[in-house]
Amino acid sequence: MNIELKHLRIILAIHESGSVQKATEQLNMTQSAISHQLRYIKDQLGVDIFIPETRPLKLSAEGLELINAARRILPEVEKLKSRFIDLKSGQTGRLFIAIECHACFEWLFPVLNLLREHHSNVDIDIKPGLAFNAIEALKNEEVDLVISADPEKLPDVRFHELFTYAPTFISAKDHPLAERPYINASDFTDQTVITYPVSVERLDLFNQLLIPQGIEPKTIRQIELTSVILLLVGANKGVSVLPDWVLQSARDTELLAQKKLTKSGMTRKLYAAVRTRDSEKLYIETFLSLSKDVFSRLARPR
Amino acid sequence: MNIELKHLRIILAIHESGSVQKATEQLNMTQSAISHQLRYIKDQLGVDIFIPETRPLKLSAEGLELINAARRILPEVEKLKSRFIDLKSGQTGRLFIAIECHACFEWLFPVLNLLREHHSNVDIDIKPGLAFNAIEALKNEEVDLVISADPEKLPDVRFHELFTYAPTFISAKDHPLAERPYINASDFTDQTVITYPVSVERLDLFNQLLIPQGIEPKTIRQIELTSVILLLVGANKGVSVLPDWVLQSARDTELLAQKKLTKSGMTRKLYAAVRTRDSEKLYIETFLSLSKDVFSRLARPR
DNA sequence: ACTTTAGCATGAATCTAATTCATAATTTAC
DNA sequence: GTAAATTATGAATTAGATTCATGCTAAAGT
Repeated sequence: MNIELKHLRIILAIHESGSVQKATEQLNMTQSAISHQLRYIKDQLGVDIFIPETRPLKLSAEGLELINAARRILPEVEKLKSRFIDLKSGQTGRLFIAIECHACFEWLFPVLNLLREHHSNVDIDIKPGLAFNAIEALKNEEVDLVISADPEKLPDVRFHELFTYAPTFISAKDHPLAERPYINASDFTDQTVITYPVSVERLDLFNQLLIPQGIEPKTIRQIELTSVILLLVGANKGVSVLPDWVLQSARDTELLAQKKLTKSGMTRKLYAAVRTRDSEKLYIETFLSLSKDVFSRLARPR
Repeated sequence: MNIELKHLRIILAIHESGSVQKATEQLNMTQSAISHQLRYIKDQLGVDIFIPETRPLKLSAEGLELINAARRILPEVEKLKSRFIDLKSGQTGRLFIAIECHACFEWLFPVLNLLREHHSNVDIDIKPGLAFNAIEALKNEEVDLVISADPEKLPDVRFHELFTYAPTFISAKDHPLAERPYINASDFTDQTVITYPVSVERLDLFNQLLIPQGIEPKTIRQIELTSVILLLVGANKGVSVLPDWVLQSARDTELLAQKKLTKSGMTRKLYAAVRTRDSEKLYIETFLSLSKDVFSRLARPR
C-alpha cells in the first residue's frame, strides 16, 4: 500500500471545494488527471473514498478517515516547508562559532549579545575545544563560523574580512626595551613572554615572527585573563604582545610602554570563515556588520 | 517546493542505517536511484541535507530538522495505513442499520448487543427515519445495512437471506374468525386491524394480501408495543397479523387464536442488504451469523 | 417522463519523472 | 600510496502521471 502526500492533498481539495471540477484550479490538474489519481488511491487503500455514482462526489465513511488524517498530516508538512524557507534565508538557524584567536572573546561576546537581540530564532553558541582544525569543523558542520587570522583558498569556504589590527609589544615603562623605537624578533631571546594559554603556533608573535626566525624566548608564562597579563607586564614580570585594540580598550595601560613589532610594524587581519552556501544567510550578514560596528567602538581609545 | 513522503522515508532510512548503501535494501532502491532522489530533495529544499563529501553521509543541521519532521509525520501515515487495512477487513468500521420491518427490533437488539461484544471497534447504531428509501440510504452510505423483506436485483447491493417467517393472523379465541382453518383477504373487510405505527405499504398483511386484492379493513389502529397489541387482540378490540416468531417468543398468547393467512399460508423472508463491497467485512459476517443464531433461539417456543 | 446539462470515468497517446546501468569521482582504511 | 568502499553523474530505459477525446451517469430543467 503506497500513499503519498499528493494523494491526501487531492482528496482534501475535492472534499473542501465540493467537486473534482472545482478542485482542478486549486490543484492545477485537469479533471482527468484527478480522476486517474482517485482510482489509484482507491486501489491502493482498497476502499472507496468517495461514494461511487454520486455527482458531485460525496465522501464515504472511509473517506472521512482520510480527510481527518490529511488535516493532521498536511499542516505538519507545511510547517516543515516554511521552516526550510526560513532556514535557507537565515530567518532561523544555528550559529556555532569556533575562535582561533583568544583575545577575540573581548569583542565576540558583545557581538553575540546584540545578534541574539536581532535573531531570537537563531541558536547561537561558541564551541570551545576545536581551535586546532577549526576549518575542518566548519566543513563538517560542527560549527558554522570560524574566527581566523589565516585565510585559505577553499572552494566551499568563504573568508569575510572583519578588520585589521596590529599585534603590539608591551612592557613596563622602566623595562630596557621600552626605550626602543620598535622591537625585533631577536629582542625576545632573553625575555619572559606572557601569553594566553594556547599553543604558540596560534599566537601572532610566534607564528609571524619568532618561529620563522627560529627564535625562542627565555620563558613563556601563560595567563588566561587580559587584565592580569597587563598587570604582570606593568609589574615587570615579563613582556607581552597583544592586539592594539585590546590595549586601546583596556584600562590600566598608563604604566605600559607600547611598541610596534619590526621596523615596518606588524599588521594582521581577522576573518570570519563561513561555508559558501551559508554566506547569504541573514544572520551571517548581521554577524559581519555587527562585528565591524563593535570592533570600531572598541578600538576607539577611551 | 515539493516534498513527498517518499523523500522523508529516504532521508530517514539513510540516517538510520548510516549510509546510502545500507539503505538500499530497506528502501528497495538502487544506490543510484537514491542518489538521484537525494539531489532532487536538496534542490527542492534549497539546502544540503547531508554534509557533502563525507562518507558515509552525515546529516547537516538542516537535515536534522528533516529527520525530526519525518519522525513526527511518518508514524502518522503508518497509523493511517493500518487503519485502512482494518477498515477493509472489517476489524473496525461503522455499522449503521435501517430497518424496514418494525417487529425486527425484537431480535435486532440482542444481536447488536452481542455484536458489540465481538467488535468493540465497530460503531454500531440503528438509524431511524429512513425506512422508506432505505436502499437509497444504503447506496448513499447513510447506512451500511438494511433489514428488508423485499430483495431487489441491484449491482452494488447484496441481499443476504436471514430467515423465513410466516405472517400469522391472531384474534381472541372467542372471535368469529377463530373458527376458520385459515383467513382470506376478504375476511378483513369488517375488522379492526391493529398494526405497528408504520405506513400500511410496509406491512406484510397489506402489501402482500389486502392491497393486491383492493381490500380495506373497517378500521386500522396503530400500536407501538407488541405486548400491547397482544393484549388488545386478546381483549377482542381487534385482530392483527404478526410474524410467527413474535408469537412464539411472546408470553400471554394462550388467549389468542393463531391462523395462517390464505389456504396455502403466507411466508416471507427477511434479508440483510449490504453494499457488495462490504460483504466480506468481518463484522458484517458476524452480524449475519449472530442474526440467525438469535432468531432460531427466539423462534423456539418457550 | 423525457431531455438537457454538468460532472465524472475511461482508454490511448503523450509527456514527465524515476530508475537502472555503467562508470567516474572521492573518501576512508590499510 | 594503493585498494576498497561509497557516492555522484550521464545516458538510456522504464514506469508513472497527465492530457485529449469521448463515453457515461446523475441531477436539473421542461
